[in-house]
Amino acid sequence: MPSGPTGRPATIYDVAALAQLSIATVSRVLQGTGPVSAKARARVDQAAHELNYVPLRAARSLAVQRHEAHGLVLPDLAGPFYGDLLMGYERWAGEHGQSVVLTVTHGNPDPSRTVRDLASRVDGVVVHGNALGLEVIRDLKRANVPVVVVAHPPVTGCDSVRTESAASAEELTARLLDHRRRELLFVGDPASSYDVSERYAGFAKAMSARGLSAPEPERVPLTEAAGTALAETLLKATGGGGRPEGLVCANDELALALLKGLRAGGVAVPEDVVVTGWDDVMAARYVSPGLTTVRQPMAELGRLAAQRLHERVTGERTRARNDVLPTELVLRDSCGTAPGDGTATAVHN
Amino acid sequence: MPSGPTGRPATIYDVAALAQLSIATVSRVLQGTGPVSAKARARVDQAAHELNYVPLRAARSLAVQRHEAHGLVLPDLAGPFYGDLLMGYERWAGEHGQSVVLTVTHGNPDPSRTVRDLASRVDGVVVHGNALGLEVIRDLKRANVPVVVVAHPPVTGCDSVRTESAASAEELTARLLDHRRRELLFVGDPASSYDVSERYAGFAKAMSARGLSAPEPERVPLTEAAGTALAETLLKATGGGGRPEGLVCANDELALALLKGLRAGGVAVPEDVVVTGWDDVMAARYVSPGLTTVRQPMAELGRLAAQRLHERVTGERTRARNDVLPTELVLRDSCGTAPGDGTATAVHN
DNA sequence: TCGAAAACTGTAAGCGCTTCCACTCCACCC
DNA sequence: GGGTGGAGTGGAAGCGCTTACAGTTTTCGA
Repeated sequence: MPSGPTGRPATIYDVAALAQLSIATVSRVLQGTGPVSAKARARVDQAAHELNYVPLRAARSLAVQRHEAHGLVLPDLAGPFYGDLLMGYERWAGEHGQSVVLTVTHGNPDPSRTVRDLASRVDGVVVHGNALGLEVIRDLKRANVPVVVVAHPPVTGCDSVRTESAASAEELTARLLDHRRRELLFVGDPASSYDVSERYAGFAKAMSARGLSAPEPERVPLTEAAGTALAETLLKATGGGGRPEGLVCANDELALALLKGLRAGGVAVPEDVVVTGWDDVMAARYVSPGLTTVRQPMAELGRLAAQRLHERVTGERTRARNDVLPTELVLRDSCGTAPGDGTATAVHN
Repeated sequence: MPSGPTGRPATIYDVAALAQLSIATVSRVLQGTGPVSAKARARVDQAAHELNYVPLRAARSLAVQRHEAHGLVLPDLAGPFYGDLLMGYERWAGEHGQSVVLTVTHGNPDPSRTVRDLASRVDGVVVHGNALGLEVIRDLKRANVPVVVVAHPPVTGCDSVRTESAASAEELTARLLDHRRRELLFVGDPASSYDVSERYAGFAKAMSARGLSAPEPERVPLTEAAGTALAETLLKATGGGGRPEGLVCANDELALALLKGLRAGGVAVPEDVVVTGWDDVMAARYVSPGLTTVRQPMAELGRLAAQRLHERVTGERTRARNDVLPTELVLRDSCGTAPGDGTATAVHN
């Protein structure tokens, strides 16, 4: 909302008056549409610059029936996770002239109002699976809002973008089993999100492929506090029978807290028990032993979501797409199977 | 942009037609302004619900000359730092009915176009000091856009919000000096941001308060890579003369990389050299020894910025305010001065 | 019972922009 | 020399909403 030095912002009428041309011509010059003489162009540019003029988006949006903006709905912003996603998203959007309007649900039980409001100021919405219930997403679709879901199982009529989970979890688990760890425990509640349920599925699959029955997961929230608490519990268990030989954690927060708690209690990692995480947060490479984990291409995920939404909005594609991005297994010492003493990685599609 | 099941979104005219009332009455009901009969209210609510109607923001913005949205300009989103800021911001904004439009500059050399565009769709802008040059900020002011700067020295006509830096840095440095560490090195380029320059200023002040001359800072970027490289260099220096006894780092990334690099090279921390960071990232409490650092209330910073901007936008305050939020010294073992073996903290205003 | 005030509702004028359409010039070609 | 067509321009109609203002009813006290 720029303006001359005094008072209210300059409008297209001010520019037209100063340039002694009609607003139609001013608009044509500024948008680069339609034929204009060089002289007119020069006069308009001069006047616009002089008045510090920038077209008001709301008026333009109203006229062209387009917002040139994307809505992004995230559950949270804690951890490097969502920040990277957002960054990749914003970057792509910015490069393609789309603004990004952000909404964080924070576990808000009824975000539908907020989301409706959001939808009325953007051309389409990207929703993270953990942010919104399916019914709200359906609501959006019903209202003809283009929707892309992230980290969520495919929804009819929506594009979806997510990272591979099950196969990486299976590979990771198989690796532990191959190194003679049998008693494995999956830590984290599969019901808490689609991603986690997939990770557990991969875990279970690896177990049953060995003829082992997959134990029930330890259904705890994906937080450091939960990890610390669980470490306490495990330490109290009698060393011989009760304690598992390996902990496959649903994220790094859990894994790190467990790692720390167990070691503080005199349990050796990876000798007595192996631990793995998910996400490859910064701390994973600073603890000792280094935490074996799975890296997800979050920025790329964001970038792709932005692109898919834009394709939808512009109508350049109508068939739904469901993309799955490869993850990368990051082997460090906490799993007791890292080759050599360095950090090794393996991409998994 | 909701709609009936078919075609384009419903407008206020559709609602009016269905409710058999004028659009004026519909507007009054939906905005809760002006007197309306209970019967009219019911009919409108019914019709609006039936048509899945939500007012188009662009049209409303145009009519009321207000966007009910804030612009937020950040330099980056890496690290927990900006994510927390954004989270605090979004939360406050959401609770007060303001949407948040985000722009990340990514070191873009000329973000002025993007920022002008942003300004034309919001009521005011919050700018992080590292994101934009002073001239762009002045441009915004000249265009009558309310501006709040974060982590930036006060600008005439703008509100500013930042965290205390100099005094905490001074206290931290003094603490090291009190524990007989004399040869201290400040790591990080004070020219890279206002915050860092303040931290160096505090460092230098503590030195000169002891009659010591403050050494030149080690002007490196605030990255892990720079920390790793510096560790190499320090390891090559002859143990006796060249190596400092303490490293006061401008952020945790630097400190962690140094800590790791030095220990890998056989230097004992904190015995041979003490190390401190800034930001209290998650990894700081997972390395051993734990990293002494300074915690900044990022979410609170965001919250306050949102509030200050809103006060400006609504005109409920016209005098500029410059807020400084207290930081918290987090003592862990890397500085060799932590009381006991736990983690201690001290708030600093 | 009448009149004035209060309660409600509708009409219409914008908000600032884009864009269709009509109109005026000219250059150009038969 | 009189069309013909394209380039350049302006008038004016919206886009969907809010809100003065005016009009219509209802309420209620005297």
